[in-house]
Amino acid sequence: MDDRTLRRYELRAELFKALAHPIRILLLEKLRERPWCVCELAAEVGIEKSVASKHLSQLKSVGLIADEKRGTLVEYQLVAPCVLDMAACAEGTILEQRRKRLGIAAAE
Amino acid sequence: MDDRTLRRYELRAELFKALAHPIRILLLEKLRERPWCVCELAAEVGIEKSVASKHLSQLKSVGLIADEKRGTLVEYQLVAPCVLDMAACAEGTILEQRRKRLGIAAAE
DNA sequence: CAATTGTTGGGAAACATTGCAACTTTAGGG
DNA sequence: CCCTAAAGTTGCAATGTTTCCCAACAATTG
Repeated sequence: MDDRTLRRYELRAELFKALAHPIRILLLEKLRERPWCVCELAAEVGIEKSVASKHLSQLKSVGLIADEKRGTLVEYQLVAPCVLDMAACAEGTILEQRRKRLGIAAAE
Repeated sequence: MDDRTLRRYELRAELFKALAHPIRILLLEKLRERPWCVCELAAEVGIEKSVASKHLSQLKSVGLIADEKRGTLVEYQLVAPCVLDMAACAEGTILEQRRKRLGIAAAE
């Protein structure tokens, strides 16, 4: 196993880690509609703004969203909408597998 | 936020969590080639077989792989190859964003 | 200056990862 | 049949990481 390959898998894992929390997926879905500032998102999702800020910072650190300061606000916007298709695909995959397993279990 | 939507996001997050470790991505890549048993994979990746077993169990629990007993061996096989395209897409996304940010940084 | 918006840090609780040891199951030799 | 070896899984303890809340801080507006 060469180091370059390992590094690539670490990179992929980092992005999946950023997506591995329901709140972060919800935040991304909101950002698909339009840009939002932190306090709007925190209120919408029902969490502390410090928590929202940290989740958004994680998403930003892997390059999925970008921020822009406007006075005292920080507006976040979606940069890589393709990941949301990935998220929908993830749901499809997991549901399909679940159905298959149930089907097999029923058939046995 | 209705509960059903939240549940869907939790489901997606679960699948991403299963993908959020470089060793698990590597295991999936190996399983794309052909079915492998646990001890082969452990040797190939260079980890304890108990660790390999646990990682594989996680991947199985979200329905990405399936197992089949053959004597004393347990052979794992890939069930949802589409997630590997997702993994490659993840890498593409993150690299593209990184390039963009570097480009902007250089231009400023 | 006061109010609003975000970010950052500490501490606690929950969760994830690893290595080791114990255990189960199967195959095969005597 | 009994014993041993090999393959996997599971439990435990140690360590590291995530997540949350709260409080403190920085920055901007009016």
